[in-house]
Amino acid sequence: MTLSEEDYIKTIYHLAKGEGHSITTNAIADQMETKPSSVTDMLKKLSDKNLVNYKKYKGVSLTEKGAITALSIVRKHRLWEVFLVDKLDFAWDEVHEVAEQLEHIKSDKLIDKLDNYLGNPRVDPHGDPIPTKEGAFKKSVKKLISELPVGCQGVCVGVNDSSAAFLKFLDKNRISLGDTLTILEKEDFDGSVSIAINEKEMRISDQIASNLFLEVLENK
Amino acid sequence: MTLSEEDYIKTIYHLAKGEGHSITTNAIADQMETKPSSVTDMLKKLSDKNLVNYKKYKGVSLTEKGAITALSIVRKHRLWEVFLVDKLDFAWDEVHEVAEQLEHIKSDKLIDKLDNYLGNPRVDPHGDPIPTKEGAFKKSVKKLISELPVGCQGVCVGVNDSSAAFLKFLDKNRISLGDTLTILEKEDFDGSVSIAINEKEMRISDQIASNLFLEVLENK
DNA sequence: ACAAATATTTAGTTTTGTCTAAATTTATTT
DNA sequence: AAATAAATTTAGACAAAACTAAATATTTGT
Ligand SMILES: [Mn+2]
Ligand SMILES: [Mn+2]
Ligand SMILES: [Mn+2]
Ligand SMILES: [Mn+2]
Repeated sequence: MTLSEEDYIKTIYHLAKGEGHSITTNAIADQMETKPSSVTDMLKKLSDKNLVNYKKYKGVSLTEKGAITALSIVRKHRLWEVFLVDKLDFAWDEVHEVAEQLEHIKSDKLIDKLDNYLGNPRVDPHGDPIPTKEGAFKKSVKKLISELPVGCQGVCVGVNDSSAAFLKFLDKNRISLGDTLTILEKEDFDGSVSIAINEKEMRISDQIASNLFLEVLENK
Repeated sequence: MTLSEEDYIKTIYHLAKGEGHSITTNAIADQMETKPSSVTDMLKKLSDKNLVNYKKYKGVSLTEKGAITALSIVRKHRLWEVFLVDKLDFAWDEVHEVAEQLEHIKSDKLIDKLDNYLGNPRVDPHGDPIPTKEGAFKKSVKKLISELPVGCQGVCVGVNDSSAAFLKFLDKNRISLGDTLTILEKEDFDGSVSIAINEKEMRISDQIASNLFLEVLENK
């Protein structure tokens, strides 16, 4: 597998949110900041290698083999992120670019030993679960703030958009993973949400609410 | 710089043993297990980028810029080797292939933090010196056993040939970096050398003697 | 149902890095 | 000083991964 093939497989996996449903050519192109025609070329190649199910004009999904591959790359990406934050003292909003490179290093032995060295972590610095070597996954019950009703209380466990801009915003507003958050009110007009966090009340935009994951404790 | 360009620069650096003298096209091709014509193509490109001095048919050497680049790659390679051995518990003869990949990860911040995390080591697991960020180099006074006279005593600090085969041979014969070794006798006929190491005497072939570096303590 | 808009694929190029085969230059013999 | 051998370069081809522009398929709006 080339680096580029791996990035495509991972992107398809993420766009399908781990489920097997069909993804469009343009969605992949948008996500990877490339052209749809380039995506088509690659989908043919991945299909020849039995990594994806691809039917012209009908979208694409991962095969069993493709899903296993995706999980192994995700595993490596997230383990390296833990290494960068826990051992090298990177901030959680600085690790993505480097992990994007490190995830492509080829050595089973390396990743086994790294996993062990880090104490077999179950989640990465963004609260996302780390698949086991066998591809097993702690199915997390997390949901976006925008998807939850008023009254819900939960723990911030992850982000949807992990762009540096968004992560910086969270830092600036003293929102960290592990913080407990309560949804106080929702505004239909603009989708903004009023929340309680760290003993304070604040209002966040729909853009924020639809990019911050909560592990729900109570949901009535 | 592409991964391939980096590997060429590093190979030229190693073939010149850190000195600036001229290297032949075939020597590079042999070392990299590629064809001379491919080397010629790459030398033209590196010359266009001012990384090497190249004159048709006359060999190639690194420019100042090329040497700085080479040292930065060597630095990364050796720091990663220390990480693999010290932190992840790799054996010293298992690290090369992985370090060959890791040396190409692009992030100044990463390598600074890694250096710091490892305690700013001065040598890698093979006893080779690690250049500083500024490209400075503790010029080591090490020499091959084959180059030293009878009576010399020194510490094993490195290998010339770091092939897995050679490293395995050393392990099997209980020769490790850090061991003190004395040269007892040299046989003109076949270049074999009689040595004392770890309270034992043994005879090593010229092939071994010309691939094991000693940091000389006494040289009379 | 049909026209217009949108999504996707195809065709033809480009860049990078490799290769083989042929041509050329340099080195070594006789 | 030729003749031969070895080293090196050139020419032409190919695969991977990207692009632009054009063609085709699908979806949407009326
Ligand atoms: Mn990547
Ligand atoms: Mn992450
Ligand atoms: Mn390398
Ligand atoms: Mn080394």
